[in-house]
Amino acid sequence: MAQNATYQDIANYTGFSKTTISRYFNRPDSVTPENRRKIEHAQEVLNYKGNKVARILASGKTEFIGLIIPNMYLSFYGEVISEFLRTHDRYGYKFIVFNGSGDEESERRYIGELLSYHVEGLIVLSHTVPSYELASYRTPVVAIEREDFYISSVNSDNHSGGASAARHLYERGCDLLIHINKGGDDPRIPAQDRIDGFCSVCDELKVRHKVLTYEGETSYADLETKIIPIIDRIIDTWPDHRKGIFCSSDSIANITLNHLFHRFGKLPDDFRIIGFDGSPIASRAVMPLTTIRQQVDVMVDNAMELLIEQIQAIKDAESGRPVTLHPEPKHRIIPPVLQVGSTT
Amino acid sequence: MAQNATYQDIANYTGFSKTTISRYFNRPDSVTPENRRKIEHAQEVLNYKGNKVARILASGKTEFIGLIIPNMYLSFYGEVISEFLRTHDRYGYKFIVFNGSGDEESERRYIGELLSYHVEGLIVLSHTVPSYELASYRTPVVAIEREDFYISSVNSDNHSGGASAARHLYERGCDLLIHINKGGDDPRIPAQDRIDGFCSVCDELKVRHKVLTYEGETSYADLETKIIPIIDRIIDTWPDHRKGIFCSSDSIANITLNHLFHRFGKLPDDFRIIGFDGSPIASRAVMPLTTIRQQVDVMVDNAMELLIEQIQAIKDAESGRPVTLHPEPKHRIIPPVLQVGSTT
DNA sequence: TTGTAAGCGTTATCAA
DNA sequence: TTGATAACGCTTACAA
Repeated sequence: MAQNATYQDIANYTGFSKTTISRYFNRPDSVTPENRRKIEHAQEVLNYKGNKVARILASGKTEFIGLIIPNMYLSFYGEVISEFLRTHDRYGYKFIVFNGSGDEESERRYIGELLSYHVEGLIVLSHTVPSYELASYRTPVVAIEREDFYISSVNSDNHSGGASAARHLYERGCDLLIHINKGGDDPRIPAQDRIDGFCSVCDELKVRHKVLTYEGETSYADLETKIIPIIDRIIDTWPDHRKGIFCSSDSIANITLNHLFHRFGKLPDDFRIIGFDGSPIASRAVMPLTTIRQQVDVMVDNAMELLIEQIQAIKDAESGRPVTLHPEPKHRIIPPVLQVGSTT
Repeated sequence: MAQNATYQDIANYTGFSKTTISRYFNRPDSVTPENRRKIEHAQEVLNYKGNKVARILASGKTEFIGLIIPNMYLSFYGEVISEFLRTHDRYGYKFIVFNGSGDEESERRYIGELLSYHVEGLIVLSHTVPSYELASYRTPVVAIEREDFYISSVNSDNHSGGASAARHLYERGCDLLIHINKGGDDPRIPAQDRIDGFCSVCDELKVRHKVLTYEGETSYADLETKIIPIIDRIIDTWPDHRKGIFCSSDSIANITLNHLFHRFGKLPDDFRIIGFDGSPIASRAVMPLTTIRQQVDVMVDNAMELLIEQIQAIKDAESGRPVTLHPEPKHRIIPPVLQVGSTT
C-alpha cells in the first residue's frame, strides 16, 4: 500500500525542486507552461493527493471555522448550520461543528479544542461562556443571538420583532397580550429586547399585557412539560379576554397550538398565537403559524462578513501593515419579518 | 501579541528537552512526579495551548471524520448530524460537515478536500458518488441510506418498513395502496427495498396497488410542485377507492396532507396517509402523521462502530499486526418502527 | 523562472 | 527517566 505522494516525489519525478512544485500549486503563472505540463503529468501519474495538514503547519492558515451551537432540537440552529455550510462555495471555509448542550464546562473544552486546531475564527450561538471570556481568547469571534457585550455579533432586531408581534395581535382584536419567554438570569441577552419591544408597544396602545416565563429546558419534550401548565393557567385565569399569545419560539407556539387543539378540538376564537423564528414547523403545518421570521440567511452572511473582517485584520497585523488591533466590537441588527399564517 | 507557547518554550523554561515535555503530555508516568510538577507549573505560567496541527502532521492522527449529507431541508439529515455530534463525548472524533447539494462534482471536490485534511474516515449520506469510487479512496468509509455495493453501510430495514406500511394501511381499510417514491435510476438504492416490501405485502394481501414516482427535487418548495400534481391525479383517477398513500418521506406526507386539507378543509375519509422518517414535522403537528420512524440514534451508533472498526484495522496494519486488509463490506440493517398518528 | 535551506510544533527512534 | 536528532510535508525568504 503505497504512501501518498508528496511534493518531494513529484520533484524527483520531474527533476525540479520542491519549491517549484509548491509554486506550481500556489502561483501556477510563475512556472513556464511547458514545465507546468510536466508537473501536471507527474501529478497524475503519482496520483498526488495533497496534504493540507502540512500546509497549515507551515502557513498557519487552516481555513477552519468553529461553530458552537446550543442544541439541535430547535430548528433555528439546524437552519443556521445549513446556511453556514452553504458559504463554503463563496469563502472556502470548512466548519467544525460542536453541540454545546448547554453545559459550560463542555463548551469551554470544545473551544479549547477548536483553538488547538488553529481554527481561524469562532461562531458562537451557545449561551453559557460569557463574552468577556470569548474576547480573551484573542481569536476572531462572532456571536449570534446571545450575550455579546465584549464581542462582535449579529442579532435579530428583537425589539422591533417584539413590537410588531404586539402590534399585530392588537390589530387582530386581542385585548390581553401575553408573552411567553425563558426566565432570564442575564438582562443583556437578546430576548430581553424582545420583551421590551413587546411591552413598550402594549403600553403605547394601552392594552393589558403579561410576560410569563419558564425555566430553561433540555429538549422538546421537556419544553412541553413546562409550557402546557402555563397555557392551562392562561385558559383558567382569563376566560373573558381575547388573548394574543406571543411565544418566544415557534416550538413554543406549536406546543401552545397543539395543546389548545387537544383541549378544544380547534383553535378557540378567543386565542391568537404568534411564534418567533420562521421555522419549517411553522410554515409547513396544516394550520400555518403566524410568526416573526428571522432572516437566517442574512444573519449568516453578516456573521461571515464580520468574522472575515477580523481574520483579515489579524493577517494584516502579521504582515506588518498598520491596523487597529482591538477594534470596537461591531453589532449588526437584522430585522425579522412578520409572516402571517392562520393562527391570528 | 505574544505567539503561542510551544514545547520548546516549556523546555527552555524548565531546563528539560522537548522530548521530555512531549512525554509529559503523552505518558505522564514516564516523568518523575517532581518534574511533572515543574512542567505543569511552566505550562500555566506560559499559558500553553497546544497545537494539534503539528501533532497531526507528526503522528498522522487527526481525530476528524468527514460527514457528507445531501441536503438540510429534510429533517432526517439534521437529526443525523445531531446524533453524530453527540458521539464526540464517547469517541472524541470531530466532524467536518459538508452539504453536497446533490452535485456530483462538488461532492467529489469535498471528498478530495476532506482526504487532504487526512480525516480518519468518511460518513456518506449523499447519493451521487458511486460506492466503487468511494471504496477506491482506501479510506474508512460508511454509507448511510444510499447505494452501498462496495462499502460498509447502515440502512433502515426498508423492506420491512415498506411492508409494515402496506399492512397498516390495509388494516385501516384501504382498498387501493399507493406508494410515492423518487424515480430511481439505480435499482440498488435502499428505496428500492421499500418498494419491494410494499409491493410484496400488497400482492400477498391481494390488494390493488400503484407505485408513483417523481423526479429528483432540489428543495422543499420544489418538492411541493412535484408532489401536488400527483395528489391531484390520485384524487381524479380513483374517486371510488379508499386510498392508502405511503409516502417515501414525512415531507412528502406532509405536503400530501396539507394539499388535501386545502382542497377539502380536512383529511377526507377516503384517504389514509403514512410517512417515512419519524421527523419532528410528523410528530409535532396538530394532526400527527402516522409514519415509519427510522431509529436515527441506533443507525448512527452502528455507523460509528463500523467506521471505528475500519480505522482500527488500518492502525493495526500500520503497526505490523496481522490483519485482513480488504475485509468484506459489512451491512447493518436497523428496523424502523411504526409510529401511529392521526392520519390513518 | 528556478533552487537552497530554514523553519512550522509536534512525534518517534535511538542512545545515554 | 531523559535527551539528541531525525522525521512529518509543506511554505517562504533569499539566492542563483
